[in-house]
Amino acid sequence: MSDLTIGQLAERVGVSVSAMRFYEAKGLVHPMRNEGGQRRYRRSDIRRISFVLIAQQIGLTIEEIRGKLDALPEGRNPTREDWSRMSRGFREELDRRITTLTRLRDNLDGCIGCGCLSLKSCRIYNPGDRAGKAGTGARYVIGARQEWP
Amino acid sequence: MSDLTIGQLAERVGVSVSAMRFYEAKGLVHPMRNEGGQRRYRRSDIRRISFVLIAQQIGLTIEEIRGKLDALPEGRNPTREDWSRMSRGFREELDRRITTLTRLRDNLDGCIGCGCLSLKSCRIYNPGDRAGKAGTGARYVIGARQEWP
DNA sequence: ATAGGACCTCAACTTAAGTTGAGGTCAAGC
DNA sequence: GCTTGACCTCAACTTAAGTTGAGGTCCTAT
Repeated sequence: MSDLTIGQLAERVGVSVSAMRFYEAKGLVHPMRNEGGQRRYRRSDIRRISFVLIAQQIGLTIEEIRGKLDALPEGRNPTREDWSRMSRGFREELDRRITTLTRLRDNLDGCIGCGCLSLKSCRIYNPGDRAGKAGTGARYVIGARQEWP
Repeated sequence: MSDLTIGQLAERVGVSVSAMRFYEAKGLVHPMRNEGGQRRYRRSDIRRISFVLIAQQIGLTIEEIRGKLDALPEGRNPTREDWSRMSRGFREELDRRITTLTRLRDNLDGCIGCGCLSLKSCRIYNPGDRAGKAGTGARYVIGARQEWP
């Protein structure tokens, strides 16, 4: 009634067994081993993996998620408050992403009428993550001063 | 005043030259060649690449974008109406993605108070693309009937 | 005590969307 | 006419997030 095998945990959270091993290799979870060398997970790891999956949906990389999980207390099982604190950050991130998409949609809306994808009124500045990812200064999706062919 | 070199186009739309060659390899654009074998792009390709970049932000893969572009007329330059028709589909896709994220945020909101990430009130059914991607039946991020450790 | 399903490791493969580099050609200004 | 920067091809590399397979061990029900 206490520890879980890798198959039981995988089934429980809805991921593959190989993904569970992968998450361990990435430092997201640290199961014990039994005498035979097989992994044994605590029940609190269900919550831990759930956190990983939610964070992934929100768009965090595994590296970033590991960073957040590393802030959990070492000695004791994480408490309700520990998880709550970490989840709060998600709201902000989600809001950011929703805002970005909404802005993109509205900009696009203003453009659909003319079909130009390029007029002044359709310009989208530094949209989404593209400029950030590239890290090479401001980018723009749609050029200014562009005429029809 | 008519055709563009690869460098001019790349600069104009804000991507790298190597990305432009990559887009050609993927069938997203079909430049002519001059006598010396160098690529020469039409001005309408600025719009074409802009479309690609917007579609990418919305979350389409290059393969999907190629499918959309292949629906453009072969013989003539695409018209305002051609682009407009294709852009309209984006609105729907964006709405879908915004709705998904909003639902995720609201579900998470209901959960932050308790910090559980697992109670009945926090369950998120078949969230985002994960179940669809895996294609292995309904998935759930957070298990039901789960107690504190 | 044994069959077979669940588990183990480790290496290699996958996909998407490009980037990087080597080795060579083209074009434009002086 | 030469130099230099932009361009060419082709192959190999990159990163993220896993999956797949080979070859072997463990555990549990009969």
